[in-house]
Amino acid sequence: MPEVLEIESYRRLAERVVGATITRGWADAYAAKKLSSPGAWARAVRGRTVTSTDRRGKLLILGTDGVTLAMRFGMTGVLLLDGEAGLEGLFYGPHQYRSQWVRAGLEFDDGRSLVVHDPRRLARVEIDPDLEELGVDALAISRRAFDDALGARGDGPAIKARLLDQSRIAGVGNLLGDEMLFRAGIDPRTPVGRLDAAQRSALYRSFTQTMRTLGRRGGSHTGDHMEARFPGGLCPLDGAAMRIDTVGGRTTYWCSVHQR
DNA sequence: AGAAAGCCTCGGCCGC
DNA sequence: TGCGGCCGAGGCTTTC
Repeated sequence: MPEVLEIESYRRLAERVVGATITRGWADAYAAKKLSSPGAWARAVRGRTVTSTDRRGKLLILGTDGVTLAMRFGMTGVLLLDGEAGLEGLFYGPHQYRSQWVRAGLEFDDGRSLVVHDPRRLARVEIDPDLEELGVDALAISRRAFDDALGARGDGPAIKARLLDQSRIAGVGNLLGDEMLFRAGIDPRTPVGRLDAAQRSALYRSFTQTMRTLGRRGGSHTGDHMEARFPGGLCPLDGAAMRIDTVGGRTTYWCSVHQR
């Protein structure tokens, strides 16, 4: 659920623990699934001092005086610092806090704690993450990098699928993807290679505009197309019926008239 | 009951 | 025919 805009707000929250030293860390078996063993997180973090924060797409990165720590939040993960959410409230999944949904965390020498709250158990912690697998960050993508990321040999996959491909551009999730295509007036099923020059330009513009505007509004869920995101919804721009189908493996909403 | 704002794996297909 | 890469489908997991 959380997409690049949300993870960026988590990063800003995490920025507050820079300088603090970790006294204890823990992660349950699911959160530690990408690690060599469930106990690896606790062993790796103890005694480390957080020196910086960073982010690549939806991956939150904590630099330390030793290993690099990272967190990903799946569909319902929220970062909490002493119970304070990285966003205004627990917007994702069930909008409430339950201690049994805290899956991993770090405790610091000053008494504070940074935890991952995740009902659906799809969040993960990582140690020395491999950034090679991730494409250019969605919040800092140039027109040139955008064109490179889209690529265009032959038809290629549906543009929506390509936008969601984290190895090309890191950070775009289902809602941001639908919103930028909505704004650009492009059918999400269009093969990348079939986009003409004007469409690629329009998409790059709507990409950056979507990041800026939704970032200012408060997150991925504040897009213009959101109000029509239900069966029977009508396009807020022209009143036409919205279509719903699976594109790029995800439930996709688009306007039957202005997205072509 | 079915879908969900993420990601990983698997298997089929295509082209060299 | 063999192989690698690309791409879509399905699974994970729990909740509402």
